[in-house]
Parts: sequence; C-alpha cells; structure tokens
Amino acid sequence: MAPPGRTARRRGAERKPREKRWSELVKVATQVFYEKGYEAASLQDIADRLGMLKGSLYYYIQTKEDLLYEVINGVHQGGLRNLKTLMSKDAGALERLREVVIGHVEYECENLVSTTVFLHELDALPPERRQEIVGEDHAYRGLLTELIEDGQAEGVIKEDVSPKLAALWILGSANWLYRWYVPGGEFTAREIGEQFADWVVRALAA
Amino acid sequence: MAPPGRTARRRGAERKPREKRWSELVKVATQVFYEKGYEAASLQDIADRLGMLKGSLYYYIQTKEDLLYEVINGVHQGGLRNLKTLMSKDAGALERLREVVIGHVEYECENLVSTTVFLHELDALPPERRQEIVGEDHAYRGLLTELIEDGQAEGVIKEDVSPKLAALWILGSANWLYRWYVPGGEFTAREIGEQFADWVVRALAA
DNA sequence: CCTACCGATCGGTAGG
DNA sequence: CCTACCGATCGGTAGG
Repeated sequence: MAPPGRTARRRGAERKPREKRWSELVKVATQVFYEKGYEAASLQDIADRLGMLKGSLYYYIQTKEDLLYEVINGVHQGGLRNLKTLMSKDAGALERLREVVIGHVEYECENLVSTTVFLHELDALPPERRQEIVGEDHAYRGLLTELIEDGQAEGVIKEDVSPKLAALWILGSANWLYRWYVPGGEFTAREIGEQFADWVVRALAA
Repeated sequence: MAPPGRTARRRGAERKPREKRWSELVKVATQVFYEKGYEAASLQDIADRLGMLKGSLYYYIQTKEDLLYEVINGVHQGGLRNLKTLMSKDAGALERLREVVIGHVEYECENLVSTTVFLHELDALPPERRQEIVGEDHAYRGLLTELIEDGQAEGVIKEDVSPKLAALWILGSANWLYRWYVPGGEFTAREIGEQFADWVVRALAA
C-alpha cells in the first residue's frame, strides 16, 4: 500500500526512493512493535533505527496509528490470500480442512513477527479501522465456518457441530501459537500443523 | 497478598482500612488495565477512579508494575487452584480431562476481566516476575501434560500424541477465549466448555 | 527529509 | 493519604 502521508510529491525522481523508504519504515515498525508492544514502542525508537529524526517520520505518516494499520493490514491480507488458496483446492471438505489447518499454522510460524503484531495489537486500532481490515465478521473465521458447513453438507463432518464454534475453536489454538512457538525449537511448524490438523479432523469427522 | 509498599505502618487503627483500600486499588487497576491495556493505562486513570491523587498511590505501591503483578498473580493462583481441584477428582484420565477443559473454560469466562489482563499482559512483566508467577515450565501446561501422560499410561489416550504439544493445543483454544467470548452472548461458558471437551476427548482418545 | 519546537502527560519522589 | 514538584518523554507540528 502507498504511504498514507501527503499525496503531493515534489519531483518525479523522488517517487521511487520514497516507496522504498516507506517499506523500510513498515518493516522496522513491525520489528519494534513486536519487541516492545505497540503502546510502549515510540516513534523515536523507529526513527533511530532508520537513522532519521522522529519528526521526519511525518513525511511518511500522519499518525503513529498509520504504521500499526499498515503492519496489520499487510499480514492479514497475506493470511487471507493463503487461506483462500488452501480452501479452494479441488478435494473433499475434510481434506481441505486438513490442508487449511496445516497451511495456516505454517503461515503464522513463517511470519511470526508480523503475525504477533497482528494478533496481539489488533485491538489497539480503533473499531472502524479494525473492521476495515478483518471485516464485520472476522474474515478467517467466516471462511473456516463455511468450510465446516461444506463438510456437513457432504456428510463428512458431524451434524451436531456448530460451525461457528468449531471455527473459533480451531482458530484459537492456531492464534495462540505466537505465544509459544520458537523457530528452530522443539516442534517444527510442519509438525505442529499436521498434529493440529489430525486432531481437528478426528474431533469433527462424522 | 499484602501491599508491596512500605511495610511501616503508622498506627494500629490504620491497618485495616489500608488492606481494604489495597484490594479496591487492585480491583480498579484490573478494570483499567482491561479497558486500556497496561501500557496505555495511566496511574492517573486509576487514582481518579479511586478519588485520590496519583502520587498517593505510592503509599500502596512502589511501581506501576506492582499492580500488574498483583492482578496477574491473583488470577493465576485462582486458576491453578481450580485446575488442581479438577485434576485430582477420582476418575479416569479421560473423564478428568473432560472436567478440566470444561472447568477451565468456565473459570476463564467467569473471570473474564482479570483473565484478559493475565493472558494479554503477562509479557509486560519482566521475565523474573513473570516466572515467579507461572514458573519455569508454565504451570497450567505442566499439569495438563501430566494428565495426558496419565491417560497414555492408562491406555485411554493415543500413544502417538505428544503430551506437551497436545497440552499447548488445548490451552491455546481456551486461552483465546477472551478475544471473542461475550457474557450473555451466543454461547454460554458451559456450552463452550462442553463442546471443547468433547472435541478434545474425541481427538485424543485411543 | 531537517530544524526547532510545543503542550501534554508520564511514572515517580520528598516531605509532611 | 495530600502538597508540590521533577526530569523525561511522548506524539505531533510549522516551515523550510
């Protein structure tokens, strides 16, 4: 996304460096928000790492919140795209559910820093901006709910399962990952994903 | 717990009111941390609600962090006691697992405000104080892990399940509750607990 | 992007 | 608990 700062540009030649710098800014902000938390992180921290003055950040942003929005929107878009890809594979609902769980876990682990900021700081955004990103009916949950309904229509998922509650249940264990997953640690993302997927399928299968 | 402020007391008669006021302080702090998040919450906010001046809080505390510690320690102790009670019932591992999941979900939902502060702000505490509370090997997880091992010893839980990973999986969906559970909403705590428990048991049973 | 700056607020303290 | 206060830092701005 383009910087939400002023739209006026001085000269043609300046355009490209600015976009580049902007993505650096977002990257640094992601890291700092991850390390300190959004509230505790200061624009000073971010400016320091970029080697510029705090006030200069306002050439790129209008408020600190813009940075958080950008970070969260980025991971969320990516995660959503990933989920949609996984869901639309040509297979039965149970097999797709399996793939979705594995793929979602892997996405979160591979994007641990930005995922953490997303999951931990989402409610630091005002309700409107939050909703702008995840939608009224939390996008991930909506997709998972549909998938479970598909499974019930196919007769491969138990009838007495509430699709919405099951979706929240599945997402919960995945969304908690950022609190304990350690890259290169005891469990690989793939192992975690496969185990979670096995358990989920076993729990819900008709 | 007693206030971590100065231990000196002025006169005998003052003692009781002080303890009372201290518990009011903790209660108000819990609420404010819940509403604004620990970092964004100011001692001013807390003092205002108590009708005292910000500086006066230092009669009861030494740092803002003391309040967070107290809040988190309180819920954690309660939750741990609850878990231990549930675990030690005289029944098979699978039945106890069921009770533990239901009871834990209910505890979290019934103590939503303080649970939220605990789960969301735990890492705002420095590592030593955090560890003082949850222990080196996160207490809840340790207990659950043992329970699952018991189940494997009894032969009622699948052998190929990693007890630790399963514990993290179970706790994850429960720990995410505070992000979506609404008292009086679509699902009651009991319903959520029973569903989660059914699914977990179904997933792990031999 | 820098210079130069602001008002507001923060956690915390000395002394009573 | 109050009075009175501090240094530090915060997000943000005007003007170039």
